[in-house]
Amino acid sequence: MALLGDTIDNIPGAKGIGEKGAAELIRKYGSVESALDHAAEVSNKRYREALQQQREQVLMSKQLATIATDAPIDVKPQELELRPPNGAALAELYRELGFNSLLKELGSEAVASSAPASSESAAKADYRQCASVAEFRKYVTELPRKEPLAIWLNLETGERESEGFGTHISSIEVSSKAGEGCSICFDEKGEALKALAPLLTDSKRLKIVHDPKLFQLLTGRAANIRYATQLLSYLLRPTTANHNFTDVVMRQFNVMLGGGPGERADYLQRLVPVLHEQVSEQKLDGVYEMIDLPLAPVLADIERTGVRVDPQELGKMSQTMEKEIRRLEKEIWKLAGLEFNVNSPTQLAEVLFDKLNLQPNARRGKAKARSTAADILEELAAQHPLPEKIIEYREFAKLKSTYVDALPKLIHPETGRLHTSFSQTGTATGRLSSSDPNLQNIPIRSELGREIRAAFVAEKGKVLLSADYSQIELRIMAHFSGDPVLVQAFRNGEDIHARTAQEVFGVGPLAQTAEHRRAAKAINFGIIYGLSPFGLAQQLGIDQKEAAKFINAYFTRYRGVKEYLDHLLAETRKTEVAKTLFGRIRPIPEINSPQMQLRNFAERTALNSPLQGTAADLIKLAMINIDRRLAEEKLEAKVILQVHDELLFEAPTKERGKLEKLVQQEMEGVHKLAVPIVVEIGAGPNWRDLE
DNA sequence: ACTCTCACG
DNA sequence: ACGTACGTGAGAGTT
Repeated sequence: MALLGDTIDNIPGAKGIGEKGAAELIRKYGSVESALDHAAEVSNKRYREALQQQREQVLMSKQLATIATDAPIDVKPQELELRPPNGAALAELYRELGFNSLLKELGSEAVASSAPASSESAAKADYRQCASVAEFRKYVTELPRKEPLAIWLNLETGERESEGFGTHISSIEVSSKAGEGCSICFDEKGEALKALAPLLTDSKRLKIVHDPKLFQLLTGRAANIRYATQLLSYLLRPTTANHNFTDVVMRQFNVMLGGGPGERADYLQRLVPVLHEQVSEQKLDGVYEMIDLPLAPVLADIERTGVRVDPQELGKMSQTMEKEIRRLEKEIWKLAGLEFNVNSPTQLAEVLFDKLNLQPNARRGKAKARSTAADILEELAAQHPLPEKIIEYREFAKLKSTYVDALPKLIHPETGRLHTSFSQTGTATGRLSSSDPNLQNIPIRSELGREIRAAFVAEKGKVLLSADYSQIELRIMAHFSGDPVLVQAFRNGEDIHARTAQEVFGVGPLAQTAEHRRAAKAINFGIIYGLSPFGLAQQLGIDQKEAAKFINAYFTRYRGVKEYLDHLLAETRKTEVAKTLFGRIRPIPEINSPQMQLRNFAERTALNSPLQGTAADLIKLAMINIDRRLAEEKLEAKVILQVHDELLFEAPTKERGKLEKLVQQEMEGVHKLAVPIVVEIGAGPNWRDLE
């Protein structure tokens, strides 16, 4: 509720009433708890909100009371001496609490000595180490054909920090039955992998792996990988950061893997029924089978292909930027009256706030009192010429260090191209992420930044083609809410921000100013992010009260959206889970937290996740379909990047027309919504000059 | 290892 | 009175 613009603070004159009213109710019902029980019957939202706040305060004061009590202490100082921990007991506690990282830190000795079921089941396991490739080949060919085959690839532990493209296999483990496992050390010629090859390409034999994308990168396209424990784990717990095999095993079985021959392959077998059961229970089968699993080999191909960047172009930029940075640095030193490290926020804060005594406008929280972030510097710019120079310096410094200088170093020596790594299990919403290097945050918003895009080029005889979804998240909002105004606007192909301006400010397209449209655009962004008066006010540089008025006006015109959001919040409070159109979930237990801050955060998350997550599902589906179509039509064109709502292709110039049609068809037709899905396409020699 | 800042959708 | 727009990854400085 607080999100929708009717918090106590934003209702004129309600602030005092709310608190008093709450106190009154508490007196009437005897305690905060019972007053809250009756709160459901209280029609006035202000009272409900105020009661909730009272409850938080009571909880807090209870905690404080415990700390501040002048209680007798019945321990002797000697007992408080630091002693080495009881490893086994600690391991048990960590396990119980799910502190997996701490458990690992503890080391395997203590863990093993306390291991409950694990020692038992480990004793049952039948592991063997093959001494020769011949023995391995024999073992593998004698495995039962009908059983899914679990395969684990151990990697060479080289200096390369990222696995994937260009890494090598050191040993292979296989298992066709839980409790069994066989391992073979990899020879340099790759004989062991060759022994496995017939099974890999045999589509009748199901495979179990942990990381399917990595598996494809290392082995080529294996057929019929049916179970990928990493993906199953992610679908169940997308908010967990780690889906390493060891961590997944630990979470499921409370077992710390020792790494015996064949143990990992064995545990792949053990994990599958357990994880799959949970996935079915949560109705995640569809997303798994239709989206995440088939996407993995597509991503492997994209990573393997890579993208061409022109290192000489970047080299030239680096030189000119270096000069510019030195020039700005001198200028900054002169304005400051001393030489200091402009990159250091600490030193910069001293210069701005102590030496020059500049005053930020608004009062901010204590933690950020001395922030030197760009929006603060913009405020300070009215008082002194220095802040503006800092902003300029920062832009050059950022672009140079993060892109211009960093990217050429990551060009692969053999392919001459840049190979990013996509994480399919890294985000809470279902989006992908990109790293080493991150190619999903290549600059575009500033003129200088766009120059960097010009260095992303097509090979000779080829073009780059970019296709991006237009307003995809707002369209999904229109679909979910069915709001007649929003739906109609999209069906008519209107300028959506202009339409919002018309609805909220009552000004027709002709009477609109740039300011109207800008504000309307910010409101639409806010809708996607989980609207709050604070956020909108901050974005537009206006009063919170003013922002609250805009929000009220928006919800008056877009009743359907308001009703949908209210309904969604109520539903999420019950289930504590956010869901996408295709059933991907994100647990949000904090939505029922007694802490307002956590709760508000959770509410915004609950509103945003279905939109962001559904958009992610849609583009993933489109990628899978496009990959298939490109193969079917025997086109040479390849996907080389995904940037959340954009796909970048590289294709022979003569394929351009065909590709454009194919891509538009697949992306727009990926799934039928209540409103049209629109894709905008451009092509050209580099990533900057398209269309 | 953490914080701050800033690049993207 | 407080502190927040949603989701990411990386470089530089600080601890």
